[in-house]
Amino acid sequence: MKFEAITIKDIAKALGLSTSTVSRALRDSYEISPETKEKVLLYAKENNYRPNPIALSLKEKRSSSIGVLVCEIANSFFSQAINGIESVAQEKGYNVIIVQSKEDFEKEVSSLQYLASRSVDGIIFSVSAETADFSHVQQLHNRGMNMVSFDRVVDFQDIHKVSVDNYKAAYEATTHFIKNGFTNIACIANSAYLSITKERVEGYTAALRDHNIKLDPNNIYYCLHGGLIYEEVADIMSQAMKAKQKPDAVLACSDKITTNVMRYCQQENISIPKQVGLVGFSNLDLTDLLAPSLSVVSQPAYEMGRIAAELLIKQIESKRPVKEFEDVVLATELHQRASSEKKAKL
Amino acid sequence: MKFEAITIKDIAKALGLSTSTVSRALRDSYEISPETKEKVLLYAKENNYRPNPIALSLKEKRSSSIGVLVCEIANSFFSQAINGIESVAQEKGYNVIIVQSKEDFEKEVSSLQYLASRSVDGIIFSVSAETADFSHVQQLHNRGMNMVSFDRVVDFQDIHKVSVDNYKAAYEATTHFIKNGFTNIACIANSAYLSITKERVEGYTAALRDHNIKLDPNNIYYCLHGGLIYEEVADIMSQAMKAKQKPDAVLACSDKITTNVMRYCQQENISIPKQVGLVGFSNLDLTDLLAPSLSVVSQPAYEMGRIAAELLIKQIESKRPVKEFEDVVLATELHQRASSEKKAKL
DNA sequence: CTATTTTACGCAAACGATACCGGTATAAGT
DNA sequence: ACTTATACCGGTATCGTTTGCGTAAAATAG
Repeated sequence: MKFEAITIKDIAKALGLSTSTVSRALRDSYEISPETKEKVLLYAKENNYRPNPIALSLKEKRSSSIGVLVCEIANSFFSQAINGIESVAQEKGYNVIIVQSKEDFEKEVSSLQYLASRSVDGIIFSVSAETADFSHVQQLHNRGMNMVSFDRVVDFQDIHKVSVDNYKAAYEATTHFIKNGFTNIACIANSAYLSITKERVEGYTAALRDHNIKLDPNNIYYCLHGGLIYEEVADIMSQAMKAKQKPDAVLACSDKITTNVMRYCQQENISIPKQVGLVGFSNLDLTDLLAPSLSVVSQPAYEMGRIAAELLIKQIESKRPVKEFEDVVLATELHQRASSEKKAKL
Repeated sequence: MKFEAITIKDIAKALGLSTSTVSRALRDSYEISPETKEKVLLYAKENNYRPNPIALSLKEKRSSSIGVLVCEIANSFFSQAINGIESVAQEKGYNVIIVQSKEDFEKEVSSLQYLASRSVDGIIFSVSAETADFSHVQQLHNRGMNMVSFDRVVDFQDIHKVSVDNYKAAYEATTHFIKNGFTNIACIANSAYLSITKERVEGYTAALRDHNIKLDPNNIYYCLHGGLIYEEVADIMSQAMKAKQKPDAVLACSDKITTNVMRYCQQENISIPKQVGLVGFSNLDLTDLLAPSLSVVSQPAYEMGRIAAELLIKQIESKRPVKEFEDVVLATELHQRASSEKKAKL
């Protein structure tokens, strides 16, 4: 079954005019007499005429839609970011097509291909945890696709980027641990390929160094699948808790890792923060209601989405090729709660 | 800036063929010689040719895309449902355009208009909390748009519906309360307009009746905005807690209401389940980690999304108008946890 | 009253892909 | 030698909309 809408031809036929006259009347052209305009406008309104966006897209070579690639929609950070993107898109008359990579490189490549072949006018993307090589992105970008790299940014320069200060975020979280008496802090990071991972691990490392705590390389763990799978995190935790120098705190570097660490501790009866302190990156809005209430680093996801969408649309609507690329870096917020409370001094 | 893709004309020009020959070669028509085919296919591959879906859409009068209208993406139930929809859409070669109503009737109407004008082949929708009148949906449906009503279903018959057994869900949750010794159970429901609200309130009422507990109509509260705003829930809770017959339990009938009730209780130092027991509808995957661990009614959101998408695509691809409409009703799950634990017998 | 301008509209091409309707060339059959 | 078949390919309309160009009729100028 098909949904048949009224076209300009139908109006033309009904009123005994040509399609060009109708088109011009609808666009309020000066070459059309007021009476004709009125007739056309009335008929169009009565019959609920809407210009066919597909025909327009074909002609204008633009679709008024933007693609968004994220690893997963069902993730508080990304769903909030999408909210931000959507709000700007709506304002500017674009629609949003969302695709998910599920942290899978192959799916990311095909999803981007898909978006490009769907003639989106631009793409906002956050790469998957498996993505080590950005050539597929670079190629698309070189071929003229408008793109904004977002959250997990790419390593090349000539592209708009929107992210947070991950270094500082991890530095502050780690420092917070140290100030609260934790000394053997493990860092469970996302995939080692990701920009955010590198920056967060660097921030963590720097904080230890600046407080004269020797870094134990074995205390840094990576999740190739971004913690999407529970077992990935559980394995790391059980390995960590078996180590000679058991960590007394964990810095969890992604939403999923954070909740999976909590789940693991609950299942293994590991008390937070008594046995291990926990600070996690998370954008959930009920981390304060968890047991224990969770110390988190939260990101301005909605704002990031808005900025990314604004940059992209500006680029799309720019007359000449954009040569100056922005690298927007926003601040995170550290919420100190029970899960990282001060250790009793020994 | 525009992203210019290679077209069939470019190939034709480059190889000295006509567009029709190229088109047929690409579609592996028998009328084209193997050598020509090979030449065309090679050139197409080398130059990364993709058929322009917009041109195809214009010709075929279909866009291979489906629209999804939900009240909010950043909601565990809906994001899981979207996951389900997306997985089916991907399999069948459709893309998904998501729009949000934010529980606002006006935004719902304009969003549906928008989807229709974007020439989607079909729409899966869940109405907003403010929607009392379905005529906008009915109109679109009558005009031939393929539609599946989902979760919060409409009240007319000739349309596919996918929902859960809300009556039973509320009945079981209420019975669970009663068996655990709660006697004065408040029900904080979504907007009174919604199908899910009516069904859940009926289930709640029936459970009370069947256990010989007199229903106090003042114990039923409605959230016109679906609990999206914290104050809406907080006001209801403070009103309830001031009542002569303070409730000893709360059945929270939506994701947002549930978390907002918890937040209220935390802020007002109301102990759960000592002072009030709580069972909430929720699809969050960490309700077991909350303080206290939360008893929830969870819905098979992913499965609902898959079924809705399958029904819709089947309808889209059906040769003749569909006359038989399905009304799929799935079961919910009640997870009994600490927030509704047995009251000490008096 | 003729010449020129203005008004108000129609025609047709274009966007990319498809498919019907042809056409030509070679080969086979009578 | 003529028809017929077959293989292979091109021309063109079509989808809905916009837009440059052309032009009749009406209005204005001279």
